[in-house]
Amino acid sequence: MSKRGYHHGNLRQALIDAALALIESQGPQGFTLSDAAKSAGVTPAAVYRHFAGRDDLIAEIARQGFEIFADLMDHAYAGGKPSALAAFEATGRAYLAFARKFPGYYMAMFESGISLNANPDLARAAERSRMIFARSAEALSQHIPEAKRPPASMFSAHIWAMAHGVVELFSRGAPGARAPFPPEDILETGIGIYLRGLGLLPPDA
Amino acid sequence: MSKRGYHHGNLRQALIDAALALIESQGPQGFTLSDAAKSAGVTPAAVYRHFAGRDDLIAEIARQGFEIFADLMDHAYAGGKPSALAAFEATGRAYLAFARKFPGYYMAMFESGISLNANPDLARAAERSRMIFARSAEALSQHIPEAKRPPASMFSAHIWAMAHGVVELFSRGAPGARAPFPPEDILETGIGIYLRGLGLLPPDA
DNA sequence: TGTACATCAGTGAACGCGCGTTCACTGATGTAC
DNA sequence: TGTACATCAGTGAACGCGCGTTCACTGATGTAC
Repeated sequence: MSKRGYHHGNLRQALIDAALALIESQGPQGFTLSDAAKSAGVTPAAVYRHFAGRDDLIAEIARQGFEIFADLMDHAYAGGKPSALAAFEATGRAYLAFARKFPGYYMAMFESGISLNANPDLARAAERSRMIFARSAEALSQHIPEAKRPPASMFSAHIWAMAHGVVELFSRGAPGARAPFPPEDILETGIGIYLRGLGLLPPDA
Repeated sequence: MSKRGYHHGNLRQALIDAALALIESQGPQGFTLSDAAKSAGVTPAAVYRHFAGRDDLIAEIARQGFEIFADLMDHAYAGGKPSALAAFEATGRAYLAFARKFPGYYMAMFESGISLNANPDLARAAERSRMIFARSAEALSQHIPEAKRPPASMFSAHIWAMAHGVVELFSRGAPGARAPFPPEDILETGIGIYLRGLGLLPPDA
């Protein structure tokens, strides 16, 4: 991030990092191109050497976010070891860990109002995250007696929804501000109860 | 809404309605005071006869939203009849129905970035919604064997999170855009599985 | 019933601001000879 | 090793725009006598 005089060296990533910090502290709407440029030690016009404009910068941030997100969940999933159940729960925890550790990315991805089809790279990265999450749900759903097995996509939709809801409502300044419990606990117990409802956890856990 | 010449008649509510329509179509960020004024057939300055400013207008919209939201859930709850379970499920459905029917209100309440403590009236209305939701969860949780009963606030946090997550992810243009199922179904089955996990529904339903 | 007057909702012009974006430019870098 | 030159990342000034907000005002309304 050290300036090397006239030429910056790695302005592209420096702008992304600056924007990320701004989004974290001001929300995705409070973020401005000019601020990001200034905080990277550069003129607003310089941004246009690296991005088509404001939206393109946000899209690139979201794309990076989805890549990290996918990597994190993939790593947590660990190929389904030691069991589909453990791997699934780890994936869920990874979801929340990501939202916590990288709030700027999370906001760019889910709260910036950007279209996930803004550009093909972003769409691809988002799709990859979705696939990794779905795969984890699918592997687990194999353990449900076929008769009472919901479609895997329904299954993953439930968990994604609960995870996202927990982040939005209890990991932020929003309604549940004075959250009754740590978000991690809310999500963990919520998923636990849900899995019990599917017969994937013993009823008396 | 008909103009009566110089004096509008009920500009205050007309502004709210106009803002609501704008928020619905452009999102809570795309909404501007000037547009709302124009679409109510009035000069931007006129807004200041009725609201302290832009944020105050949004706060009032959110407040009205929470009142309607609370009323709707309260009505669906119907005093816990015919059973705590049925009443609870009705409350959950009312949540989604509200988000669907009044997207402008929902956005003002949960996506505008406004603080729920912006003013006391808003805080009170939001708190009322929370209470009604919590009460419904609490009544139901009485039916859970005490040993495996989670705190009622945890319980309602789970359901609120899932409902909110479903709205944000599957009722909008966001990630799950091409939602695999109608949001209503996702929420309904999700809550069903969750309640089964609590032993509130028979395991083979 | 008619007139005088206080009230106050809305006007219209103006403001300062900061935004995203453009443009012709300049100075640093690295490569060819 | 030194010089000439092409490349291109960043500058700085300017733009048009629309925003939220303010201000002195005006014209409609309703009430007192």
